Amino acid sequence: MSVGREGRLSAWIERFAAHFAEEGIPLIGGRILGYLLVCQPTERTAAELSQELEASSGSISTNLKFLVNAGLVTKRTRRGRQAAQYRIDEKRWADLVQRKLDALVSVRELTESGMRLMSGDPERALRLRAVNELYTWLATELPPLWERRPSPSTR
Amino acid sequence: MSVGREGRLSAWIERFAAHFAEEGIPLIGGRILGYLLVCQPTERTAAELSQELEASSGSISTNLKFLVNAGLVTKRTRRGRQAAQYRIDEKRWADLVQRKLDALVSVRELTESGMRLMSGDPERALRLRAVNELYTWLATELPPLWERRPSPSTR
DNA sequence: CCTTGGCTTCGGTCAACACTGAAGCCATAG
DNA sequence: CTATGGCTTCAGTGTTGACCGAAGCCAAGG
Repeated sequence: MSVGREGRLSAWIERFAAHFAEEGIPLIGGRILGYLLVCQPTERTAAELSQELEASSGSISTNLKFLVNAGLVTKRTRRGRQAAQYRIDEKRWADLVQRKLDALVSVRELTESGMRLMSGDPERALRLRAVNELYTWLATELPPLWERRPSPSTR
Repeated sequence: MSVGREGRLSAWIERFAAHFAEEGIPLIGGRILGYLLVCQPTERTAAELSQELEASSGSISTNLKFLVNAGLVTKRTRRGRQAAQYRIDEKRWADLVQRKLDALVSVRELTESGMRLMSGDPERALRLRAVNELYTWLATELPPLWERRPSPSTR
């Protein structure tokens, strides 16, 4: 008994969501992201997501709000009391990655301020200095690298 | 009434711990790291940490075990039933950062396997493809950059 | 004005986890 | 062999946060 394409896709969505759950994105939020990346057609209403992902309407609503707010999902409203359509905004995925890199680099501010507190006692500052140098290197290398990132290929 | 150097340092330790708490390191674990980065002398026993950081012996024990296991802290035992000494191993800090970068890059495996599931339907794969390209770029750029990282300056 | 569909809000439940403090466990010294 | 100091383990507590589902709210249509 083999699992069909859709079955394999939902297993993939589950792995996808699991990964981001480890990074703090709620499981249902991750499922929405994974699903919206591969569904056909590309747009879904909240009710459809609720049914497809077997999640309560409340959870879908909360997580969609979060994802729309993060810019990863776009809400399209239509006239005539029709349900809003949600779709992924894959171009904004870079923002997500950038936030990760920023968080990493931002530790430097901590180590720098720590170094300032220790000025006048270089011996004692040795350990912090080693850590500070690592983050200083990251802070000088990562942002320029990120700027050189190629724009996504069209088609 | 000004706050002394030690007072400012413990405020710094608290900010330090708060940052890493957001990344999933327990608050007390973060305090231990911050404290061991700046304390003088550089080595402390579990009992001393417990007193300095006002944390229970159990919490200190659990977190030290975690940090030693992660390689960030080194345990030094001495003969004669003396308390073990703990000190930071600042050189291992790079491991921590590397794990972060690896986690980021590893998303590529997810997007790649998703792309494979969508082969034969390029139209439908468009959204995932854009995301995949981003992670592919990261996977080709970050590891080499990391290798070029300078070794910490000695003194 | 009332109904209807559809999202959002909110109280409640459940699980996970950090933290505590006391009990347990060793290895050495007496 | 017993006492002692010192870490580790463990059961219990409190908190946090995801999730559910029912109630609420809103806009358009009847």
